[in-house]
Amino acid sequence: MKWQKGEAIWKQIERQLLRDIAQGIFKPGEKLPTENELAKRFEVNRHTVRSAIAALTEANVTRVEQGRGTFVQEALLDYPLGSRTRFSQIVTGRHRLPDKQLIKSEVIDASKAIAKHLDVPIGSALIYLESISVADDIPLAHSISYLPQNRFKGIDQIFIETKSLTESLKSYGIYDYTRKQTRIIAQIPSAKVANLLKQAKNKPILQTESIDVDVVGKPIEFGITSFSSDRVQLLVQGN
Amino acid sequence: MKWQKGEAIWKQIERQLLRDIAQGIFKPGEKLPTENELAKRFEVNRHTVRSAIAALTEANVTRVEQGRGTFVQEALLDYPLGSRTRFSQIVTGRHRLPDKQLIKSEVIDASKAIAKHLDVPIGSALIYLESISVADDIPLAHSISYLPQNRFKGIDQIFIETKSLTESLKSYGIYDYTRKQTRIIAQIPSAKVANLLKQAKNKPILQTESIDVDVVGKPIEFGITSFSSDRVQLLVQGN
DNA sequence: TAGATATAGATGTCTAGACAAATATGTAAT
DNA sequence: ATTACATATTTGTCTAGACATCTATATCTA
Repeated sequence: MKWQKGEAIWKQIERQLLRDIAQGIFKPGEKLPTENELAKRFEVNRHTVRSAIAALTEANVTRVEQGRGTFVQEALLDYPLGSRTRFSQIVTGRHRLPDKQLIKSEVIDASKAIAKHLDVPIGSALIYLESISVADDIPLAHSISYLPQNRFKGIDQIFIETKSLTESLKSYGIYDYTRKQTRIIAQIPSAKVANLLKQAKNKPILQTESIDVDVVGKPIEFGITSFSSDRVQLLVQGN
Repeated sequence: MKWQKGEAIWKQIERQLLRDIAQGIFKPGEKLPTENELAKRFEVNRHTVRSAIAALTEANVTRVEQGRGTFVQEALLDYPLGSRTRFSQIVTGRHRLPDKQLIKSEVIDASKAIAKHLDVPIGSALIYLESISVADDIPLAHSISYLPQNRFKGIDQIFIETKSLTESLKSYGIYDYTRKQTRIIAQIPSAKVANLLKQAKNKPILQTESIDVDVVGKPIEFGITSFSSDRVQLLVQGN
């Protein structure tokens, strides 16, 4: 390798590695050569290679796991945020196998904030659903849903069977619903969520708060979903 | 400084600097001590300090300028993307002095794409307005607007006086208009735009394409706006 | 006074080496 | 076959030093 003057060597190495990845010499999910191997190959110090890899990792092209190696990052799943986005459709459309696993379900009392979102009295009974969305066995999102208990009693059992909120709601006569609003924030995940998403604890998650309403505009679900920022990016579809 | 075991020293330095910035010991825009000074103060190697600063810069807390020093990054201006966002209101609401400078205005023929956006015949006359939005003498955005010439003849002169598209449109009987849609992409700026925005050429800009419509839904403006990603972040206000 | 030039000061890059921490793997014991 | 342990591999952190590059400032020159 001959280095061009006027540009840092680590940048040239970064570009070379990027080329190799783009050309499929290193494929998504595959392991790159070790830092020492690359250093020897490029005839530079290991730290110089590390600079290049740090830049690629910053750009989400690669992913580094201590003790294991550096891997080519799989493409992010685009998650459009429309009024009718459905998890299973998005994932299936990308030719991945969707799955949704219920972690916990219980009945709780509505807090003030959630009661307001769902337009129900404070303290009224709510169904609490906690689940993990998975595509090809890779966890993509952690969701918490609140639904009014008086309207959707027993939905947790149906959810376990259908593994889909959209499907479950059909049992209650709701064949269509839309998303009223979505708030998006970036957060450091709790230890629990990081664990469930199998994501690094120091990397942020994308957290959305959403309210789904039925055809007459009555709220049916308040949801908090945490997306792995390693694997998902959100698309806003116009406003 | 006593270092905690189990956490990298550079991370502890990062947190300490962040605390200092949060407490106003280092204020936005101010220069931090030099790397060597910080290294001496924390009793570590200069490279260790650099790691901390790199992390802060990555998080947009600081900004490094070679040969000058490290500075506390000024807060980004939140730019909400709603159907009725108006530049001057946003900026004034943040207690900054807004200004809009017209760079160029001419009459051009509608290209196919723009004609479609504005719902006018291909080749019909359009007014082309190019301007820079400034707050407190800091350039925030570069805008190109296309308006149908038959409806808004001479708007460029009015724009120069009022320095506001919203105001200018009032002369044409348009007292209200809304944004129909916004597409957002991230791009590397052209040399010209980078220069106008006084932004680094290798840093991306946020580019929006928007269509404004009047109360009856007729398109009145197609606009392409490039925001400096150093100074602006876009907020999506729900969908 | 204006402009060119030298100098000092600041960050950027590269090398070299030593350990630490996490992971993977092979081996021995059960 | 499984577990436990030791060992090797791989990335992470820290130190040390040398230059390069860019910027600001002082100084000299016309």
